[in-house]
Amino acid sequence: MQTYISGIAAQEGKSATLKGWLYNIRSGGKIRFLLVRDGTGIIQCVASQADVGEETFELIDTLTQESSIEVTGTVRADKRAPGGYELVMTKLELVGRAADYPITPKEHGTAFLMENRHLWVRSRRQAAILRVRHEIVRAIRDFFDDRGFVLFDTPIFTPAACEGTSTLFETDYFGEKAYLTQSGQLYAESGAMALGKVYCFGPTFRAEKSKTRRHLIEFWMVEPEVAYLDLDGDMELAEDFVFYVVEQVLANRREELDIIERDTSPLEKIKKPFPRISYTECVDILNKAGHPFQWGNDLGGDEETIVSSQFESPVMVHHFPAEIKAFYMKNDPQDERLALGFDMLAPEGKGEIIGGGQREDDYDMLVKKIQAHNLPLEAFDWYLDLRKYGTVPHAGFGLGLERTVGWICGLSHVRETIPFPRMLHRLKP
RNA sequence: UCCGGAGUAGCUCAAUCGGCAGAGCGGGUGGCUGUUAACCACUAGGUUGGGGGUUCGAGUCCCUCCUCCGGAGCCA
Repeated sequence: MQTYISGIAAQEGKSATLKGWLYNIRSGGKIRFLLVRDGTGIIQCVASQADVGEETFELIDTLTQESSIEVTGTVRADKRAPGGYELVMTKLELVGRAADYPITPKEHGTAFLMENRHLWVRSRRQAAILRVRHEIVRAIRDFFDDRGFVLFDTPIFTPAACEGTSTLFETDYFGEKAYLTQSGQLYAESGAMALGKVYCFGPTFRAEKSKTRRHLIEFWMVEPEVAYLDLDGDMELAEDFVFYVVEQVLANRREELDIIERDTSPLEKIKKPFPRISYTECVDILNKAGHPFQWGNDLGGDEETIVSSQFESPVMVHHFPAEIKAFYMKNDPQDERLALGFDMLAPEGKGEIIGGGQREDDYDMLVKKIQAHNLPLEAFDWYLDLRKYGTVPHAGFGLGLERTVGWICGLSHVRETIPFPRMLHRLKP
């Protein structure tokens, strides 16, 4: 029977068999200390020649880093062991010998580690980050599922741009041009008209030659869309949602945050309601902070950092100038220059994690906007149908998973937040 | 695409003014019964990113190309 290291404390004083890999080894004259990992944790296994016999003892000395092994022994609490428990070995079985594992227990550069990403994920820190990612994904699903949202999967292959601005990956679809999706939102809107409250959660693709710590070519986005919801309701949903995700990670992944050495106090300070400031107020804040900024420009990375650093909770900036926002966003009936959209900026200068808002629900207005953005009307005939057959006010938003993981884990770069990041000039492994 | 930085042993990095290419880790061999990225001794390991040029002599200076890193724009 196999025991997992995560549950080793319950086996104290008893016999256990661990199946894993050799993380590191240290030796004394007739004693060996094997650090064994099994994916759930790391434990020190102690072998003395007297306990395991000469043959096994010699086998231990031939083991290389990351060789796969099965070890049997007695679990014992010992202060000298990292983690507080160790396995006093009686038996060892070599499953697969590893040859010259490239990632040594020493410092490496990120370029080298990215080349070896398929092996880097075995390291303690990377594994912890990926566990937090999983927790965030679970919290996202639970949040929407518990509130009666229906998962509405949207297509990866699309016939045209969702937003004219970004560059798309073009593929050959049996002789026809098709593009990899950059958002499931337009399709999710159709879902909201059918099922009321929906969300889509999948990969999206942006062929922009972005080369910063916040960008990936392929990233995951969750996009809820709700019928009969306005901008205020949308922001409330986003606030409840992000708060829940942070709460769940703090409740369930303390150990991993500890391994990553994340200072959790900024996360613990987050409370509802999140600050809401209009774009126009935002311009004032920037100018008062000594950062000249003109009304009408879009917020860049520096601006986001200045604004978000004024608050402990994520801040929602709303009512942007309509000109700098996408065609599908509804204009403010009080002031046509403004769009009923919002961005949520994460604290600690981590930038935009959510973009969303109320959608244009008037048929004629939408036609005008599509034309104004120089987009082909015929590609959006089905989207316009949603306004033709029982249109309603509706809203939604998109949350970038990797940026959220990066913020919650306190990472400076999104490349460590996904098992195999696709970046400019990196398609392998 | 633009701006800046970097390519030297498997990895992380040194190499003075242009003058014999080195260290730590990792590998190998040996030693040590409580190690904590263990330690000690010995040992193997190089087309200095590619190409061209200057020079008696180039890792070092010049030209060019390639790769990677950081940032900008764009965005979640």
